[in-house]
Amino acid sequence: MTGYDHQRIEAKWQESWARRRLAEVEPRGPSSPFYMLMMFPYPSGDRLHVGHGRNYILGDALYRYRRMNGDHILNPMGWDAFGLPAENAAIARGVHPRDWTLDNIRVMKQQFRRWGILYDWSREIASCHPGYYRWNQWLFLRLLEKGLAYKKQAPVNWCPSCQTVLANEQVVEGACERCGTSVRQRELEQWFLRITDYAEELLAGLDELEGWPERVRLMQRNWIGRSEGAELDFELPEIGETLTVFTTRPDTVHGATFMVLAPEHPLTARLIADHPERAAIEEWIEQVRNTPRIEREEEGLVKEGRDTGRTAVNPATGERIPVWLANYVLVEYGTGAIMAVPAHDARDLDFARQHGLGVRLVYHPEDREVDAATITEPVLHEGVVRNAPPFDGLRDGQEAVRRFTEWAAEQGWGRARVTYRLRDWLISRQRYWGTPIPVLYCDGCGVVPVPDDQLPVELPYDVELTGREGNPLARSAAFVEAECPACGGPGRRETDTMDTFVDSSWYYLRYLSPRDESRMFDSELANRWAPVDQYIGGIEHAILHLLYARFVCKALADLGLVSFREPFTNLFNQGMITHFSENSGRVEKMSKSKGNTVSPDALIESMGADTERVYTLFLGPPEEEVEWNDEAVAGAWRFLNRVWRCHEALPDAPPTGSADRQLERLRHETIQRVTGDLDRFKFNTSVAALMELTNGLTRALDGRTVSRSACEQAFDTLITLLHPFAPHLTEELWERRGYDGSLLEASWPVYDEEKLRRSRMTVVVQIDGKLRDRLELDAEADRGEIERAALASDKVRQHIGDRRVSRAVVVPGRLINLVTEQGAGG
RNA sequence: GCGAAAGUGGCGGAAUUGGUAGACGCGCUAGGUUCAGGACCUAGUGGCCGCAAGGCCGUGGGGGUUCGAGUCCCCCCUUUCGCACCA
Repeated sequence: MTGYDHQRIEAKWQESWARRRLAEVEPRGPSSPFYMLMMFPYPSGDRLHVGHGRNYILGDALYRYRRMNGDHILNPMGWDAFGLPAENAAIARGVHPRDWTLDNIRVMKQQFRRWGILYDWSREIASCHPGYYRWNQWLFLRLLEKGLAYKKQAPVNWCPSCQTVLANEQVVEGACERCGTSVRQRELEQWFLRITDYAEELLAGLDELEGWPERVRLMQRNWIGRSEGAELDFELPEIGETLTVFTTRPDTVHGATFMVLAPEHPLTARLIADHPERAAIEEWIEQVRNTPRIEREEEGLVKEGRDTGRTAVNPATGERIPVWLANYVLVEYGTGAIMAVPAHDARDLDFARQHGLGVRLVYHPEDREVDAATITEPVLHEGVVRNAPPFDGLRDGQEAVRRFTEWAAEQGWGRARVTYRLRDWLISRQRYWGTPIPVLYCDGCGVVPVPDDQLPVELPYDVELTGREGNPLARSAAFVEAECPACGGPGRRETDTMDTFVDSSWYYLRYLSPRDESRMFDSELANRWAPVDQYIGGIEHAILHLLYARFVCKALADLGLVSFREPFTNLFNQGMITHFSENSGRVEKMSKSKGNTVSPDALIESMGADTERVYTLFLGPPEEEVEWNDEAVAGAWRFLNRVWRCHEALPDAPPTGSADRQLERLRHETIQRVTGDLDRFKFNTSVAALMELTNGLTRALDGRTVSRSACEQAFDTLITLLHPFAPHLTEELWERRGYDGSLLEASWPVYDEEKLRRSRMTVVVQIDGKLRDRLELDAEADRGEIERAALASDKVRQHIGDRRVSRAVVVPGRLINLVTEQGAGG
């Protein structure tokens, strides 16, 4: 592309910035520490396209702006380096996960440099480094001490042919993605973190997080899924047990006509022990168990059930009701069993009709009594209780729930109870590329934590990765065999590694003292800089990562390591960039797999990184999804070239000019707009304002209407304001203007209210709300003068005709609306 | 099904508290400039009627509040996103 020599300029300034040490920046203003953070990126080379550049460019623009504004600001970058893709790449290509990861980090750093993105690399961390992950292990041990880490049986996806555990994403239509074998569910002992202990606080804390997008808070609320209800006890006389269920509708207990247990429920075995078709039922249970989780949670799963032949006693009516097993009841939620009330629950009614089970109504529509045998839809709202003697006449609602719960409690078979959908955090991964969980197993001592002074438990480099036969760590004798720290006898190391969300749940604290070998992080620094003022990242982390990070923050606070309980004060989620995809013929999210990416290299070569940055930010509102338009990029390129040409034209500006005040006002307006817009993340309108200033300056220079000094002042303001968007070009122009030092050290311009004032104003004249004329008046004109001027206008008089003006509404500085009698009446 | 957000020119999108709808950019049209260009400059560009002046209509659809509604309220339609046998 013909234009200014962007390649030479960009290379020159990238080199200059690389020599800087951002850590040494001192605050110029009286600002308090501002801690800005991008989400911990996964260093996969695949993400290098303009779609992914968006959040880094956005973060860099914000960083440069806040810095120029005089903020004491921290902007670190590091790598969420563990994870499954590295292990897959290793298996597919025979590269070691560590080498693959480090290579990708190198490529990504290079790309950041080409985008002109500044990070404080002295704080760089990588979670796969033992100096980082030893603190995952240390944290785990503290949680273990507090009872927040524990082990229990949990199902995993198991490929019988590969003899290995599969992640959900490795299961394709119920089969192993590698060999196509049907995936089975298998129970394994696994490590969990007790996030549910914090469910209530995690939920309540959301109300205080006003700097977070409402949709993220809502997603977290739904994920935690608090529900109030009651626990009710049902006797199982044949086996002499009590079955406890959770229900949000204890007020419908009289309508419970059967019970349903999850097939995995602990009482199942005893219930079917003497069943004549026990073998068949057990086979069916096995089949349900083996249905992969994802499928079982999918919509449209066929509801299947089996009668245990046993009965329970409905504590409200004393009736004997059948006990069933069904695949739609989940063992993880509530107590893993429900009382089925077909009259008032659609799912239960479905199941009752399917298996010929009884229906009993508690609530009836207000105006009539309905027959249980004939209803086809459950009675859900606005009902009135009948057939539940102590409560007849009571209305459906919270009051009813409360009264029934109290009643059940008085009789000793029920109690109020809150349940959450949130489950404990399973951190065990049967994988190589992760943080080893720091415990050993000893025949004599059982589970033994690794003592702190023996950390880190290092991940061995020398392992064989095949993707088969379980965790490669388990086959490494050098790793597994270790001395028991308690008794000195032979022990076996835990071979499970941690979920990478553990790494990312506290990394923001490690940035503050990244090389400290004596502790996880420096609490004093943490309390000074954190919580993070501004967190930037994609919406895809709205639930898991952000919830885990909040949980770990609270746990760290309870360990006395930090004095705050929420890690991120303000959260910004940038939207994805979409692009037309040749493959599908549709506009889709930009990604390698869809083949609709735009290479930053080609773009940077033809029009430069500054053009890519400006266009990316100009594209649309940053929080929304926006479509990349290959043709429109040229608009940003033209804009930057106009700026360049303004600089070339400056020497030709005349010594004095008639329109100096006008340009000066535009200059101040632009400062006001850009500053306000950047504070509100409105990068797109900031760029528009800068284009307007450029157009104004171009016109002034062409028309020779503005003095050279005023033009120069406007130009200097322009490149200063433009710097966060187009850093290379503006640095070059700043130098060519003869200023010393980087624009990064220049102060952000301040506007002057006085200079924004106009001597004339445009007043719009409406008649009955319709625009009829515009008047140029003195800015000082008062109500009366505006009204007189409006009534004096020929156009206005024509439109009013012989009607009478009954009222005049004046909006100072903007408009006057004349209301005529007919207009007001009609 | 539940929840949320959003519907504005040919396109991406502007429009603090209700106060000139369409900023800025792309595209398009005409003219200029250039050896040439996918370069640059100038003017125009929501629709309809009109030679023009000007008029009428116009922010998904319908109603309402108001001197005044893209903006607020009610109903409906569409799209996108999130969640879901959650007892």
